[in-house]
Amino acid sequence: MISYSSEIAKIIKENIAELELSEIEAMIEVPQDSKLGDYAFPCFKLAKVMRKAPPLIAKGIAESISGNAVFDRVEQVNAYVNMFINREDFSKEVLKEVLEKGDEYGRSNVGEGRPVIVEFSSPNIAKPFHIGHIRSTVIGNSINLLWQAMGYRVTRINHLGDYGTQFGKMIVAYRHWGNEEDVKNEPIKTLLGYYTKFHDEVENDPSLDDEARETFAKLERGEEEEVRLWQWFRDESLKEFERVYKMLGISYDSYAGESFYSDKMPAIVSELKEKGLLIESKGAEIVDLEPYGLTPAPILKSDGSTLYITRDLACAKYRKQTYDFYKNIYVVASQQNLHFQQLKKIMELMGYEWADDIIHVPFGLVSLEDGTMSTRAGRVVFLEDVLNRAIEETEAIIKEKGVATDNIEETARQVGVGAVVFNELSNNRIKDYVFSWKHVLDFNGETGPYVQYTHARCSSILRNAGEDIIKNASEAELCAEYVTGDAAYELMKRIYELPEVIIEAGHKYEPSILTRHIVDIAQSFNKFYHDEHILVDDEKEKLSKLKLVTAAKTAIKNGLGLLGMEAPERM
RNA sequence: GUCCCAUUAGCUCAAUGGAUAGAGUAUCAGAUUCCGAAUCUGAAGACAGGGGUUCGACUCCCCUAUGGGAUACCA
Repeated sequence: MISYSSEIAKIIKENIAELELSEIEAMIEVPQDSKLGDYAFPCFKLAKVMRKAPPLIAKGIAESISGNAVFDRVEQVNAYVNMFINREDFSKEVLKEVLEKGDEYGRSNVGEGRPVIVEFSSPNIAKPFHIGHIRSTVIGNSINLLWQAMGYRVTRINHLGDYGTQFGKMIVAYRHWGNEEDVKNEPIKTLLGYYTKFHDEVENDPSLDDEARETFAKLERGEEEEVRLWQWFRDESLKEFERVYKMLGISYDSYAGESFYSDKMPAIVSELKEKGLLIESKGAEIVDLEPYGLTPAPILKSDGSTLYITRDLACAKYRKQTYDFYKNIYVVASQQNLHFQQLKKIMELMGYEWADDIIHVPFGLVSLEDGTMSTRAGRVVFLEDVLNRAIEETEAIIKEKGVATDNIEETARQVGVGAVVFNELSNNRIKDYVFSWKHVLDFNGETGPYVQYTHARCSSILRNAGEDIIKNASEAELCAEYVTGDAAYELMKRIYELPEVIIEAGHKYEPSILTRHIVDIAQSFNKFYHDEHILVDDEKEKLSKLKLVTAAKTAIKNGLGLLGMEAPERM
C-alpha cells in the first residue's frame, strides 16, 4: 500500500529546499481533530531557516501543493498546512489492499528474518500460577506475536524457575510428610503445602535447614534419587502450567529454565576471573559495579554456591552462541530493573558488544484489593480461576441473550479468556494495578467482548448478504464513492493505520498501543454501522459497503490475533 | 539514606514537543416497526504543586508532595 505520509513529504519537499525529505516526513502529523485535516504540516520550525513568519510559509506551501491530485483540498490555518486526502482514491487503495492480503494484512517484513528471543511467563515450579503471572505471560506472548508479524524469527522461551535451595527443602518435606498420591492429584497445591510445612517445622527443628542444603547439594551433584524427585515435581508442575497455556493458546519453543544452566556456570565464573572482574568481598565473590552507579553484583556466595545472576550470565552467553540473537527480550517485572542493569553492565565489561541487545521489558505490579499477594496468608488469586470465572460469566450471558452459536462452550472460552487477555493488554504495561473481579468481568465499553462483538456483527452482516457476494465481485465493481462519508472514511483511516500501529507496538514492546487501536477500529465501525445502512438495494453501493465491512472484520481479527485472541463468528 | 518508576475527569485509562487534553465507566437525558442494544447519540466532568528550557510543555530539566519498587551472598 502506498504510504501517504511519504507521498506527502515528497510533495512538500518540492517546495522546500531547506529540509531533507526524511525531516519533512518526520514533521508531518495527524491532527487530533480530523475536522482539521487528515494530515498536517506545522511550519514553526521553518521560520528560522526560511526567515519568514510561519503562517506565511504555510500559506505558500498550501497554495503550491493544493493542485495535487492526492488532495481533495489543502488549507492554511495559522502556521499549519492542513491537508485533506482524496477520499475516493484513498478508500479504493485501502479496500484493495486489505481484501487482497486478507489474513496477512498488517504483517510486514521490517525484521527481515533476524533471530529474536522472547523470554516470558517463567513461573516457579511448585508455586501457584497466579494472577501476578498473567502480565509476563500475556504481554510476552503478544510481543512474540508482534515480532513474528514484523518478520522476525522468534524463539519463545519459558525460563522456568526450577532450581535453587528451595528444591532441597521441597524434597526434604516430601520425604518427611508427603505422599505420591496427593502430589499426583493436585501437584502445585500439595507441593506448596510441603514448602509451607517445611518453614513451619524449621522453627522448632533447625537441623531441617542443614538437611535441605545437603539435599540440594546432592541434587546438584546429580544423585539419582534427588534428581528423580526433582524431575517428577517439575513434570507435575509443568502439566498444570500447560493447562493454562492451552487455555490462552500459548506455546513455547523451549522450557530451558534455571536448571538448564547449572552445568554452564563454572565456565562463566572462570571467564569473569580471567577478565579480572571478580573480586573477593565479605567472603563472597562479586563484580564491583560502583563506578557505574550500581550496587555490587554477588556472583558466588560465601559458601561457593551460585546465584540468580550467575545463571543469567551463563544463560545470556549460551543464548548468543546458540541463537545468535538480534535481540534477547526479557519480559520480566520492573522489580528486577536493577538485576538487568547489572546483567547488561557485566556483559559489557566482559567485552561483549551485544550486551546492548539484551532488552528488559519491565511491567508494573499487580496487587489485590486487600493487599499484596501472599500465598501463605491465603491472599492469592489463581490465573486459572480467573479464566474459568470469565468463561462461566460469558456462558451465562450467551445463554441469556439466546445467541445462536453452534458451540456455546467454545465461544464462551474464546470470549471469556479474550476478556481477561484484552483487559491485561489495555493499559501501559509499566503501570501498577489492583486486580478486581468486578473490573475483569465487566464486558461493556472498551473491552475484549466489545471488540469481538463488533467482529461477530461484521460476520453477521456478511452472512446476511450472502456468502459469496464479495468473492464473486470483480475489481471494476468497486465503487468507492459510496464509502467516503465521514463515518466510513474514519473507519477506513483506522484500518489503513493498522500495519504501522503493529510495528510501533512491536518496537516499543507495548501491546496496549495495538489494543487501543483495535478499540478505535471497533468504535469507528459501530459508528459507521449506526450512521449508514449497509444492506441497501443499490447493488454497487451495497457491494462497496460490504467490502468495507470485510476490511473492518479482517483488521479486527488480525489485530486480535496479535494479542493472542480469537475472533468468533457469532457470540 | 540513595536510586528507579508512577501521579491526567468521581473511578479505570489515552495523548511521536504543536491547534479546543481524548475514551471507557459511573451519573443524568435520549435512540430499536430497519443489517445483532455485549450497540449508538447527547449533557456534565481533569493535566498533584511550584520553578525553568522553548515560538510552543501533559510531554523535556530542577525542586516539593503523595504512592509503589529496588537497595551484594532470594529469584
